[in-house]
Amino acid sequence: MPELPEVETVRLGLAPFMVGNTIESVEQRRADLRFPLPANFAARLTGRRIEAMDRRAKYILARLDDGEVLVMHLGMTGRFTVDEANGTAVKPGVFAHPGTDAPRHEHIVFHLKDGAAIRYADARRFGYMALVPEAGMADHPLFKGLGLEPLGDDFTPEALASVLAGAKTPLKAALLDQRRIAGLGNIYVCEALYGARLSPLRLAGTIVTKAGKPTERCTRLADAIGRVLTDAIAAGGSSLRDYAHADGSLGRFQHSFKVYGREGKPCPDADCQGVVKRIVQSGRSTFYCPSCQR
DNA sequence: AAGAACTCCTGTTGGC
DNA sequence: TGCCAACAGGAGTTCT
Repeated sequence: MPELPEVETVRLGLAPFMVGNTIESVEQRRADLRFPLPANFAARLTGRRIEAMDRRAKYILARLDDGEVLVMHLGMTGRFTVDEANGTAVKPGVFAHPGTDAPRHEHIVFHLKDGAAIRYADARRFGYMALVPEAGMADHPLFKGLGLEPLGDDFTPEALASVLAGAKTPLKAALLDQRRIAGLGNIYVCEALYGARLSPLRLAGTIVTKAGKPTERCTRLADAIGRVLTDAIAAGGSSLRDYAHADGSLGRFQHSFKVYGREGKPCPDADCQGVVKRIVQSGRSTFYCPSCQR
């Protein structure tokens, strides 16, 4: 569900409530999400002050005062909501955890010292949380192989060229590969490729010179990636089915999609007579305009 | 060893 | 209306 712009929006929504606050207690309603939760999860968080909230790729990072980092990934359907009054914001009739009035898919609640509650719900449970020592975080398995941070200062056409050089996989698959560039997902890959007018089927290595330098296409792609992510964050991300901000409001960027979910619609480029097409690449839908994306 | 397929899980949607 | 297959903002694991 959430790609970089949605994760960043969630981070921005959570930070004012969490930074500087202390975790008073943790309700953990199951032992695992996608993976087992850390041993003694609740106990290790209790009493910890949150020093900062950061993001790396699609991970939200809560830096704790004991040198550990609470790492949170939303998977496809993970959702945080802030409950300022710490009441039970439960819709009637939707219960799951026996003996409680907790919503069916609400798995973890962080109760903060000032009375707010941070609630994590995740229907498909593809999300996960981990506790990682800040010192060795770069070498941790979750982060070691992560690729370029597309909004980082070091994300340049040259850097993009370096991670695409020699790749014989289609651009679509290469850009979804978090080991090359970390943070894009299905929507923003489609939108960035449209922005750069590059075909998702084009082999990734073909936009890099033999010397490993960026071609003009590669420069266009780097620009398009930065632009679409920045614009999407400014719009509060994209809300399709599950995603909402921490305060419950919705993103707006879905109204700006050029190709995603627009199969059969005319290409938005006034100079192009093409029609948006949907194909399947490595099991995922790809939307693009075959006439102007080459 | 790169690249594609399969897998986890639940909810929603669209076609017959 | 009802049933069921297809599909969904992800990504680790397993195959070829």
